[in-house]
Parts: sequence; C-alpha cells; structure tokens
Amino acid sequence: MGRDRDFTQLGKALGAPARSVFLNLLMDGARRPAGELARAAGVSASTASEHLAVLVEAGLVTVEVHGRSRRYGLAGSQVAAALEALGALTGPAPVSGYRRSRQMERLAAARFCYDHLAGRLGIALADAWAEQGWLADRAALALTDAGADGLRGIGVDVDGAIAARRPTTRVCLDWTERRDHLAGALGAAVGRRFLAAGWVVRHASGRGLDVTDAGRAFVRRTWGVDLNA
Amino acid sequence: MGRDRDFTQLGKALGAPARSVFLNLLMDGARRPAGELARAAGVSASTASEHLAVLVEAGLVTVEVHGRSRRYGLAGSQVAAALEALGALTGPAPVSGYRRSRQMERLAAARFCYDHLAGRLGIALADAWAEQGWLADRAALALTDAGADGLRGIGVDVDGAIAARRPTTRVCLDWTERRDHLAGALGAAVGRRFLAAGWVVRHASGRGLDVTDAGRAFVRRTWGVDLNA
DNA sequence: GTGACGTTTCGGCCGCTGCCGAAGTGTTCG
DNA sequence: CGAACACTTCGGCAGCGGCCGAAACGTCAC
Repeated sequence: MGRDRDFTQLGKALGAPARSVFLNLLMDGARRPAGELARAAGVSASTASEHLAVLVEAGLVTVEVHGRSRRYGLAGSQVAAALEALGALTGPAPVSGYRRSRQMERLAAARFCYDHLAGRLGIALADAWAEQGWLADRAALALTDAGADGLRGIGVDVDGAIAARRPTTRVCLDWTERRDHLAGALGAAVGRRFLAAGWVVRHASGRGLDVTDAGRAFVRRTWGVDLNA
Repeated sequence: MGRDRDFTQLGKALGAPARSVFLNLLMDGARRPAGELARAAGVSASTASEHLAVLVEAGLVTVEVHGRSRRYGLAGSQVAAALEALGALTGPAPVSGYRRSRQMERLAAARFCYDHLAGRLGIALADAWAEQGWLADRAALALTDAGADGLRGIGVDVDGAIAARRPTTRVCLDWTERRDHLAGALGAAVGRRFLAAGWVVRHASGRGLDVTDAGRAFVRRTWGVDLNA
C-alpha cells in the first residue's frame, strides 16, 4: 500500500480539452466569468459550468461571486507553478526554426506566467540580473544585497516580497524557451512594477504582453538588455 | 485559438489510480519490471501493460529492455519535478497532529525524491547549509564558494554537478513538510554521496530511506544537525 | 528444440464522462 | 413586480477507458 500521493483527481481534472483551455486562459492570474471561458473553449454554458465545478473540486480553481457573475481564477501561485512544470513536459523540445504562428510568437516574446514576467523578456531580465550580480546564481536566482537595492531603486516592492508568506525568489522553467526565469513573490513584485510603470501592457485578453517603447528603452538603458535581438 | 499548452494527454495519463501508483513507485528514480508494478497496484499483468503503454505514450515513463523483462522508469528529472509540484497541491495542508501510518512516518523522515534527498532529512540539510553559508539563500538555495568547497570536502562531486546539462541547484517543495529542499544536479550528487558513504540506506523497495547510525553521527558532527528532534 | 516465463495484444463487458438542450435558481434592471 | 440575464442543475445520449481472461509473442534455460 505504498501509494502516498494520489494524482488521480488532479489528472482527471486536467484530462479534458475544455478544462485545459480554461486553465491556459487563467494562467495570467486574472479572474474571468464563466461565460467568457465557455465561449473561449467553444462549449455550451452548461458544459463549462460542469467543467468549472470539476476544477474547483480538484482545488485548481476558485470562484468569486460578483453579483450575478462568477469569476473563476487559479487557486494560487502553487497551482500556476505546477501547471508550468507540467507544461514544460508537453510537446517536443522546441527545435530551432520551428514554425510558430504569429500569436505564439507574441506569447514567446513576453507574457505573464500567472503573476510574473516570462517569455524572452523574463529570461533576458534573469540573465542580465545574474550577470550584474543582482541575483547570485543563474541557476538558483538568489537575491543579493546589490539586487535588492537595485530593484528598490526602480520602484519594485522588494521588502513586501521578502515579507510575503510565499518564497521570495523561485525559478520557473519557461514553456517556450526552456530556460529559467524569476518567479516567486519577487517575480510577482517585478511584474506589478513593470505593468504600473507602463514598461509592458497586456494584450486585449489572455496573458500576452507587449513591451512598450518606453519599456524597451528602459531595459536597454538600465541593464543593457536589447530585446530586438 | 489561444490554447498553447495542452494538458489533456498528460492529465488523462495521470488520471487513473493504477497509473498513479506506478508513478509513485517510480519516483525514487529506480526502474522496475512490469510485473512488479502490476502486483504493487493490484491489477492484472495485461492491465498494467496497457497502463504502462499510456505512460510511455505520454512521455512520462521510458522502457529499457532487459532480456525478457522490461524495466520501466520515470522519463527524467523534469518529470519528477512536475510530479512533485503536482503532489504539493493534493490533499489539505498537513495540519499538526495529523495521524500517519508508520509507513508514512518513515517516508516523511527521509526518502529519495527521484534522485535527491527529501523528507525531514532533506529539509534539515538545506536549513543547515543555508545557516552556515554553504547555500546563499534559504529560498533560492544558490551554491556559494564556501558551499562548493565544503561539499567537495565530504566527497560530493560538485564539479560534475556544475558541468551537468541540468540546472546545478533547484528547489523542490517537499510533499510532507511543505518546505523547500535541494534538488537539481547538485541535489542528485549529494544523494549519491550519501548512499555511497552509507549514511543512508534504501528500504527494501520503494523510495524510503533509513538514516544509519553512521549517517546520524556524521550530520551531527559536521553540521550540528540532530535528526531525532 | 521444447517448455517455462514475462510481457503484450485482443475481445468483450461495464461504468464513467463529456456533450447538449431544457428547466431551475438567484440577481439585476426597469 | 416582472422581464432579462448569468449561471447551475437535470435528463439523456454517445463514446471512451479501465478491467479482466485468453491467446500470442519473444526470450531464456535446459
């Protein structure tokens, strides 16, 4: 009787196409009403409702009631981390020259992964910060004193991130690039700062991001990162 | 068509009790013949064979043919990492005083998580190393120069771990304790050293470990870690 | 070669699950 | 208060998936 962790319920919850679409949509950390999710997945409202009930039952998703609308969202950063880890497994390794749709290409450039920056932007930042001694180790991404000062200097709530209940820094393996980037409470704080400062803007819907001209200039000026490369 | 990562196949693969048992058994990184897995899960050989084919198809498991026996094992450390992340989600947080079977208690004390030490032993080591400056940061577990020297001094193949293709250090969230411990190539190197030196021994089957008297004395002498606490 | 053995493939049964449309519940708006 | 709306629950259908035993396959031992 050596079974100690039962993946059955989680697996069943993940194992339906419509639910997979829902989770992907919710990976940006936003809450969405049931109807929007139903439309996005191409199923009827009743079917979507049943799917959402399954996800809630499995603990992957939580609901907030807003009047006659119900907003569904991921149950927490741990869920997002698990989905990222799982996502890193699916599909073959991205061989160079693999053809991508324009949509995928935009996602690969910059996006939110639940609450922190990901895509090539996230990786470039982690690279630069490791290079310049703001993070101690490219593999582990530990925050140094210099890094704490530097991030405070650009308006990131470093102390809030350190005080948070979740781990301050955490590595997250990128889906598209297969490289690590910064997650955890600090990653979330950086993401909030980038949005607030207007260095990135959200796509109309979903977790895609566009780096603004101001953002592009800022990262080049501050860390010498050239995002057009 | 915003779906970019499809969890359906992985989810279906995880969503059967017998397969969950298989994966749990394989979490120690060992390969096992189909028959043994069938017996452990309480299903017929034919059923087990079908399940294993599903797991292979999903990329979670690989086979090695040894004569007329076939040994199944996890497809890599990324799979183990994803399963750990998923496992951290299941079940309620371990409220204090929660009753555990003796089997579970032994697993909670020390075990292999795919290829690195986990359980209270793994956490105690991470704590001690962070405390003593061998790892830069309890949250990120970045290896310091002092840590590299120290681990080399006790016979851990630090340089091999640094040169490895996978990340040198990585944090892994413990199932039972909900705390981070050291994984990645360095975690694996530490695990190999602990086994080779006889500081831990494997249980008869599965991923459980017993810390030997020599191991207990060693960790107390070297880092002041008292495992009886 | 022949027989034993570990594993896979096949056929068939049963139950679960996804899907929908219709009806029901609760909320907002006029 | 009643109609419109967002969502959930219910009933019913179709198909998939898990299970087994029987048979086929490949390998090892003698």
